[in-house]
Amino acid sequence: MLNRVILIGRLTRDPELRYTPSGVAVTQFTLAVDRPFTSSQGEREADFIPVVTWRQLAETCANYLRKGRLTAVEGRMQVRNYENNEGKRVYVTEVVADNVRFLESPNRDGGGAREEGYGGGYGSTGGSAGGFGGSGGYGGNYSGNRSGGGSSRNDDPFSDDGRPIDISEDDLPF
Amino acid sequence: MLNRVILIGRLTRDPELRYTPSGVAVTQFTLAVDRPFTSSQGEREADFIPVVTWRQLAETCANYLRKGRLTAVEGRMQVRNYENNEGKRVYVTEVVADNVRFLESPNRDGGGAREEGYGGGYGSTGGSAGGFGGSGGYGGNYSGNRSGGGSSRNDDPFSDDGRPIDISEDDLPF
Amino acid sequence: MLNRVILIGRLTRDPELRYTPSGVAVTQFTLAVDRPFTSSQGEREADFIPVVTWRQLAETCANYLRKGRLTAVEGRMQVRNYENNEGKRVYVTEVVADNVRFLESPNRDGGGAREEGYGGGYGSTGGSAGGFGGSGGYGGNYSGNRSGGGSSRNDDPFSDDGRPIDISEDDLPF
Amino acid sequence: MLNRVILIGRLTRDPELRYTPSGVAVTQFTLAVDRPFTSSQGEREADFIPVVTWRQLAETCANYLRKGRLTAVEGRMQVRNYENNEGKRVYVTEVVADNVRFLESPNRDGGGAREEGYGGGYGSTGGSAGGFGGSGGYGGNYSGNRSGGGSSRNDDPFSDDGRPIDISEDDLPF
DNA sequence: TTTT
DNA sequence: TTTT
Repeated sequence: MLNRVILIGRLTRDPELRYTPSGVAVTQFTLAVDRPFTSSQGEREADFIPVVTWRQLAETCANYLRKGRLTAVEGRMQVRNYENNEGKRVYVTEVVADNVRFLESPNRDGGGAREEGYGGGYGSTGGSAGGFGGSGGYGGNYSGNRSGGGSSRNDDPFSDDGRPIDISEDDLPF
Repeated sequence: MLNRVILIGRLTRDPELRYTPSGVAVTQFTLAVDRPFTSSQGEREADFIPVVTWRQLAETCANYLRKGRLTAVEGRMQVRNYENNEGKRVYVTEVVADNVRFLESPNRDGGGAREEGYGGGYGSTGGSAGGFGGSGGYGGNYSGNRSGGGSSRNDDPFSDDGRPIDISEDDLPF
Repeated sequence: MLNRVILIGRLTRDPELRYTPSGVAVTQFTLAVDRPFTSSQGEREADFIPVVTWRQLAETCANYLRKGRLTAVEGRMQVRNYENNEGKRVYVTEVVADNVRFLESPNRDGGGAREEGYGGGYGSTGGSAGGFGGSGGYGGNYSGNRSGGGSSRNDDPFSDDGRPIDISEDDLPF
Repeated sequence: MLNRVILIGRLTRDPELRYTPSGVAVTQFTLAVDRPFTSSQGEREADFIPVVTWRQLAETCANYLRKGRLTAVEGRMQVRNYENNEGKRVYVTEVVADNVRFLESPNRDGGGAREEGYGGGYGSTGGSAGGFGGSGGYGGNYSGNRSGGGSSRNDDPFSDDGRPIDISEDDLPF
C-alpha cells in the first residue's frame, strides 16, 4: 500500500506519444539505468525500464525528452496483464511516472534524431543555451499528471523555468 | 544510474527459498500492493510485484515471512530477459531487495498455512502476542545482502530485541 | 528539484492538530525511526523526525494516529527558518507528508492515552479486531493533501474497507 | 525503521572535506532543492538541505563536486543534537548520503569559482569535454561509503566511467 | 530491439 | 550564510 520508484537513466529512444480513444495523451519511453555493479564477466550492464506518463506530463515528455537524455523519473510500479493472441496471459511491468525531471537541456545533444521535432522552438540552440546561463540550466519541474487531455503548447520546461506546476484542481485517478 | 524502489504490501504466498548451484540462498515472493485509487469500475485493485532477495536476507525472509504478512521492501528494479522454450524472448521484472522490514509479528496471523514451518520457534503463538504487548513490537531491521551463503540461525527478528524502541518520552526534542 | 522521503517509525506522542488562522488543519507528530546500526557503545539509537501534514490528511492523522503506532510516511524534506526571540535565526527541518499509512490497527494498542479521543468510533475495539480477520487487515491509503480545511467524518481507514486485499490465490501470475 | 531520502539539487557552495581525529574523511555540502510550487507571493523557493558523506564517498565528493553542480543524493535523514556553548540543546538535521550521482560533468561550468581547486585534474576542461562527447556524459556511480579512510586517487568518476563500484567487503556501520 |  |  505504498509504492514508490525513483530512477535516473537515459532514454533508449525518442518517446512515443499516443492518444487513447477518449483523447487522453499517453507517452511511453524506456529508461536505461546502469546497474551499480558489473556482471560476473566484468561488464557494466543496465536495466531497461519501461515508463509511461499520462496527460499533460505525457505531452511535456513527448515535447522535450529525446533519445539519450539523462532523466529522473518518480512514480509507481505497475503490473498489468493481458491475454495475447495465442491466448496466453502476458505480464507487463512499467513505471507510471507522476514526476519527470529533465536533467539535460536540449542544446546539449543538438543535431540529434528528430531534433526538428521541436518545431523550431529553440532558435538559439546552437548558442550558449540562452536561458540556461551560469553553470548550465536544466529542465523544469514537471509533476502532476493532473491537467486535461488536450494538447498544450507553451509548456516548455526550458523557456519558462519557474512556472509553478499546473495545479489544476481536478481529481483524476492518476 | 539511480534505481530505488520502496514498497509496502502483503505476501501473496509463503516465500520460496532456493539455492544456486554454488550454494547462494535466494528467496522469492510476491507482494500485493494496493493501488492508490479504484478502477473505472470502482474496484480496488493491486499490483502483484515479484521480489527476490539474496544470501542472509533471503534466509531471514524465508524464516519469518509468511503469506499475508504486511511487509516493507526496499531495493532496485531489475529487468531480466531470457529465451523461452519457444525461442521467444521473455522479460521478467522484479525488485531485488536489499532491505526488508517485517511489519507484523508472526502471531498476528497465527494458524496460517505452513505455520509449522517456523519449527516451533514461537511456542506461545496462539496467545496474545506476549512480547509484543504495549504499543506493539514488530520486526527488526534486515538490510544487507552481504553475508555468505550459509544458513544462519538466531536471526529471529522477533525474539532478539523487537521490543519497541524505548522512547524516553519527556526529554524528546519535539 | 526532486525531493522524496519515505520513513517507517513510531509516533513518540499523540499527534497535535491545530488550525491556521484561515482555518486550514495542520497536524504535527514526531516519528522515531531506528537507525540501521548500533552506536559505538553498542546501543540502538533512533532518529526523531518531525512530520507535518495538512488539510484532510492532517485530520485523518489526528483522528487515527496515536503514540507508539507504527506508521509509514511519504513526503518531502522542508527546511524552514525563522528568527527567534533572541534575534537568532533558527532552522527547522521537517517532513511534509503527502501520504501516511497506518501500519497498525487501533485495537492493537487499546487502552492508550487519549483513546477516548476516537469519539467512540470503534465500538468493538476491545475485541479481537473484528474487521481485520484473515491474514490481518490494516489501515487505508491516505494520500492527498488536496481537500479543503473543513473537518471530515467517515474517513475511518479501519472501518470502511480495510479488509485485506482479496488475493485470488491461484490465478496469480507468480 | 525505514529511512530513505532521495534528492536532486545544486550545491550552494563547494563541498568541505575534513577528517575526524581518527582519520576518517567527512565531506559536507548543502543542496538547494527547488520546491515544486511557488510561495504565496509567487516566488519560487528552495530548501537548503545539509548533506554529509563519509570515507571514500566523502573524498570523491570533495574531489568532483563544486558549487552549482546538479547532483543526486540518496541516503537517510539523521537528527543529531548537542549542547551549544550557552548550554542549550541544538538539533541538527542532515542527510547522510550513501550514494551520490554527479549529474553534470565538470566542464559544464568551466571557469567557475575556485575551479583551480581541481588541482589541474582536468587539463582539457576548457575544451569540448573530451570524454563526454556524444550527447553529454555525466558522472559515475558512487555508492557505498565502504572503503577505508585513507585518501584515494584515481577515483575520477568522469575519466573511468564504468569502473565497478569499490565493493570493499568490510562491514562498516555506514 | 536498447542509453551514456 | 545559500543553488540554477
